[in-house]
Amino acid sequence: MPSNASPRTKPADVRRREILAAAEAVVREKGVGGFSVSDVTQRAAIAKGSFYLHFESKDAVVAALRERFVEDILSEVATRVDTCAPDDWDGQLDAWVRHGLALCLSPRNLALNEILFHGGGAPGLREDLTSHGRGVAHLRDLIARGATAGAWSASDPKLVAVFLYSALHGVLDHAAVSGEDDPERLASALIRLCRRVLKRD
Amino acid sequence: MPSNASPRTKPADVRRREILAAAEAVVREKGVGGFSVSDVTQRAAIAKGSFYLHFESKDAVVAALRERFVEDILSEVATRVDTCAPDDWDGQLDAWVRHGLALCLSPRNLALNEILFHGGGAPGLREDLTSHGRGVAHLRDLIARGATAGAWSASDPKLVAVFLYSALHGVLDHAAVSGEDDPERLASALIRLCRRVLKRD
Amino acid sequence: MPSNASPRTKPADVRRREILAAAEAVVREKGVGGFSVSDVTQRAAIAKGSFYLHFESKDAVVAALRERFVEDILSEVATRVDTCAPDDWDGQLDAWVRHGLALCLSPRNLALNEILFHGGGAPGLREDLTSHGRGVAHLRDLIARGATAGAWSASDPKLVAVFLYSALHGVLDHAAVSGEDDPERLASALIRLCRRVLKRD
Amino acid sequence: MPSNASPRTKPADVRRREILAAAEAVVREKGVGGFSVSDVTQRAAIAKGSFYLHFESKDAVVAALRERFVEDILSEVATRVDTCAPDDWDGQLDAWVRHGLALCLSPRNLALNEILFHGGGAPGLREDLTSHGRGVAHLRDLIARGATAGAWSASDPKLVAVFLYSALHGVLDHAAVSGEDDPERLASALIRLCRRVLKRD
DNA sequence: TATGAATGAGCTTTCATTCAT
DNA sequence: TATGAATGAAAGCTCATTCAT
Repeated sequence: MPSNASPRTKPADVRRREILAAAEAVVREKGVGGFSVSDVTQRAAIAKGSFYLHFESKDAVVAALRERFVEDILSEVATRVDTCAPDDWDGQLDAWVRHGLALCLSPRNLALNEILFHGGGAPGLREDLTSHGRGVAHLRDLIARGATAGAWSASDPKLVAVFLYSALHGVLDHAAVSGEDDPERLASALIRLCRRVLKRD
Repeated sequence: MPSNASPRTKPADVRRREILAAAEAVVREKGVGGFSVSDVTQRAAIAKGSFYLHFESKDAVVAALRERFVEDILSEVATRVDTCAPDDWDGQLDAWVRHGLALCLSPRNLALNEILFHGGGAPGLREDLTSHGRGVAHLRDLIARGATAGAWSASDPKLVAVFLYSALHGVLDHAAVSGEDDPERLASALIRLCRRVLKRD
Repeated sequence: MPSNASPRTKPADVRRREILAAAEAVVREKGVGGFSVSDVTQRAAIAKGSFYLHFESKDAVVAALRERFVEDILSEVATRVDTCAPDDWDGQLDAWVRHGLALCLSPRNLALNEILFHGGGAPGLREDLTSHGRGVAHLRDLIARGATAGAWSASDPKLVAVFLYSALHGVLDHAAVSGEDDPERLASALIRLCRRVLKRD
Repeated sequence: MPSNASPRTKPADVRRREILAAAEAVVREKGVGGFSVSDVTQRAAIAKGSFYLHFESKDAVVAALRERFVEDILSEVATRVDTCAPDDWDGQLDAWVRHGLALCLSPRNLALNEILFHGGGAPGLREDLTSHGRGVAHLRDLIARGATAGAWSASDPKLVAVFLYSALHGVLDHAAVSGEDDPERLASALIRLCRRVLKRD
């Protein structure tokens, strides 16, 4: 008998991904602090207990969500940055900002910012920082290389990276809430501001 | 029986303030997401029901806390800024950053950053933005005036304000977590970065 | 308006007693290991949350039940024993056994033996022992006094007390299960056995 | 691919014994009320479903454990008793008590007493009694024979057996909890008490 | 203005059992 | 004989909110 209907049992990683997808959907609707495991299992069309076959706890699925979110965006950004010439520093910065912004403002990701920046969950601080940390570290490396190459002025690359990363995300949040209409214009303006911060004296 | 001790009934605004103080203490201990109305009423030495005489809900007291926090810091910052000469734009910016930073990093306020920046509470997003908004607006006005006076370059003062405000807070958060040891040095570095952003071309 | 219906709010100790009574009933039906807090609250006609206003946990109500059970029986037994002449040692032992047995075999208490002797709850061992301990200690004192007075032979009163107390309870359990028909006959037989154990050589 | 390692399928009785052994280990660690089927299957290195191929339910494996425990002890005790001369009644009683006690206090069995005497599991009462019953019956037979032979006084051998069996187990429990240091001394004292109960008038 | 007992929906998590393979 | 993903009822407990006094 060929598999009619959907098989009730699926490979672990498939189920895991489905749960993650369901969790993402639910978080988008109710926020990190406001969703329940029941919401997720209902959406994923599985039994409550099955959730715990794939995630250790409610917190664990949030952590996984965060990780995946950052990972996805960063790897895409990195790809874009790498298409620039290695010594085209402003081009790389431009790519970082423009594509990072575009990705975060995409319909799929827009609402998920809450996950990353408004942690909520009591014990989530460290992880939040970790996720943040990935993005900051990536930007810091770019800045440090550019500064070493003499293209930019940045006596403390880590500080500048935190500064810019936070600035970008703040603007992003603001744009998300106030319904930014022209991402292109916004990106250009931000790139200009970033360049100012890094401009050699 | 003569009424010994303090009278059980107090003016509404006194009680309100007491509850707010209790809430602040509790939030500092347990975080926005981790405190309960019971915690607050116990600390304020009132009955559970009395809480709802002064605040509509748990969320309402958090909102009030946020508002008061921003208000306190901003009014202090405004006072400091106003001691500068009206046309000493860099001095005013310097005062804004330096004293804002100092206030936020003070032992009393450090932990309360969580309230402002890690909303947690499910429906808190709007209020969070509102509180944010006050700080951003204040900074925006300063930038707009300086730009109009020709001291700074800022074609979109609102955007620049969001940008800088977010950057500062991001650095602040990072400093809070990583245990910044030298607030003075940090402030100086930040002021330098802010000036770069605003420097006339 | 005169209190029609029953007042929803009652003095704490009244409610506590009602919950205890409900718990007793439920335990009698389902056993210590098989009852749930929901069972109790349903029976007591209160909300689930109200239970936790009066007892810290499920275990706590079981402990209270145990304590009350032993207390009730022991105080009654002590009263009966005290009606004997202080030097009528066999009379006191007779009273201890006869009335203890009668009380435990009474319809009200019969099923509750399970609470005392088949602890079940994981962390209950110590408390179980404690409750046990009360009965054993009471018997031990009687034996020690009788031995000191030269009426009985008991070189290790504690050991003899544990021995007899366990024996009596074992017989009791057996009687409860096999549906003993003649408590009087049983008591007489047991008293004879106890006297043998204590008889001066 | 040649079948390396042990074959996955084993004779039913071998598997059953392995599961029983695993269950014993787990119960010793977590208690009757605190272990789960998962614990057992993990320990036995089988799948969860396989458990139900060999035991009807969780309760069934506990019952089997009880039965085996009593069986083991009793058969050992019976062996020891049978080494005495058939008319050496006090010797047989001595052997019964001494070896029963020694076996129960042995490191291997000490913790398993919980299974027999602190049922825990909701519907365990009947089975508990059954296991008890085996020991009591064994003792009853010995007593009845001794009484018939005129060596002891026991007008109701069943009652006396329950009495002594319970007494011994009560002392045993007490010893287990209070950390008895000298089993020999304890056994001697208990034998003395048992003899008193049975002594011809 | 103040009380605090009472509520009850809701939470996360566990686990004995089943069944398609 | 063996598997283990899936189930789903049920558990203990929390807590924002209400209301009769």
